[in-house]
Amino acid sequence: MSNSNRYTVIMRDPLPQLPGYSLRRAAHATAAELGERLATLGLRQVDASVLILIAENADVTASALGRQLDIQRANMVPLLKRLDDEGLIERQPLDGKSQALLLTAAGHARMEAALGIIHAFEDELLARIPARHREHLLPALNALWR
Amino acid sequence: MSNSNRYTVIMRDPLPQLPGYSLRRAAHATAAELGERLATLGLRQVDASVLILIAENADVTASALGRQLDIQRANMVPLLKRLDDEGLIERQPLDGKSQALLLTAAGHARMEAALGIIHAFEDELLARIPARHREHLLPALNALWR
DNA sequence: TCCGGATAGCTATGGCCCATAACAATGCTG
DNA sequence: CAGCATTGTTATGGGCCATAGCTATCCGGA
Repeated sequence: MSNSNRYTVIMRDPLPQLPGYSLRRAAHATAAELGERLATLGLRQVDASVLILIAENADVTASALGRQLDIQRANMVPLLKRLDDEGLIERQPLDGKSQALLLTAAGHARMEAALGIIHAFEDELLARIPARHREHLLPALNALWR
Repeated sequence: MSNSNRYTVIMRDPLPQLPGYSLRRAAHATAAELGERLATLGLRQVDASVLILIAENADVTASALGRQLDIQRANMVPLLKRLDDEGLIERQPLDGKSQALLLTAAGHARMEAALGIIHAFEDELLARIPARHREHLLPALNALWR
């Protein structure tokens, strides 16, 4: 990345031997890449996640979405406001305090475009991994947080 | 986490099938855990990384450290200042513009304490992973960013 | 039926991590 | 020696997350 030739020094670095550290670095590197691509749609990664989940679960609540994605209710507010301002989602009152979320036509189109980018990206990620390790990544990762 | 019983609704969620998304979630979850433990030492994760690398490479430069850890020079400044203010590192001029970094005695002790926490944490992480997937995690992750 | 606890949506605020731009001073190389 | 690269630094902003607190509403049990 930010390496010149003259100043690249071999350094003793035990960090990449630590799964936790490699996890951090891998997540950061891949997030940056995917983020760039989604930015061409005017979306952040979390926006895409929300659009996908609304598409799969019409009329979900902001709170339910937050629970599923582990996003605090407080942080859902500006997120949904952004999607609303762009005309990607609509909110309809369910009762006096809850509101149902659903995609607009534009939101559905944007979601499908994001899904295309994401799936292509996931394929590239897997392609980077040596075949014998490839199928183990997802179950190993999911064991760490689900 | 933030789930009640009454309000936990089964939602269609294709996201955990995506390695990139699971990577993100796993990294965030584990980082939060490790962060809590390192906070008992008054350290952030990045602080621990820096201390470990200085210990392994006495007299490294701030710039070289930044290259190794993929941290911008600009962002090394407050980081090193914090470690310096706590008496964990020293800086000695190498020439008119570079400075050598090295651990103080307190820094070495703090680094070893951090290393203990980190290794224990890594062991716990691996223990969560089903045995048949375990050994594949590190090589798969490293293939994604190195 | 009514009341207290739980929930929904929201505002405000701060921390951490990262990125970019710019600058002066210094080192290195042709 | 002149020009380019590097170092350390300041300033600034964005993205993401956490917490605290508020009001209004819903719900379940006495």
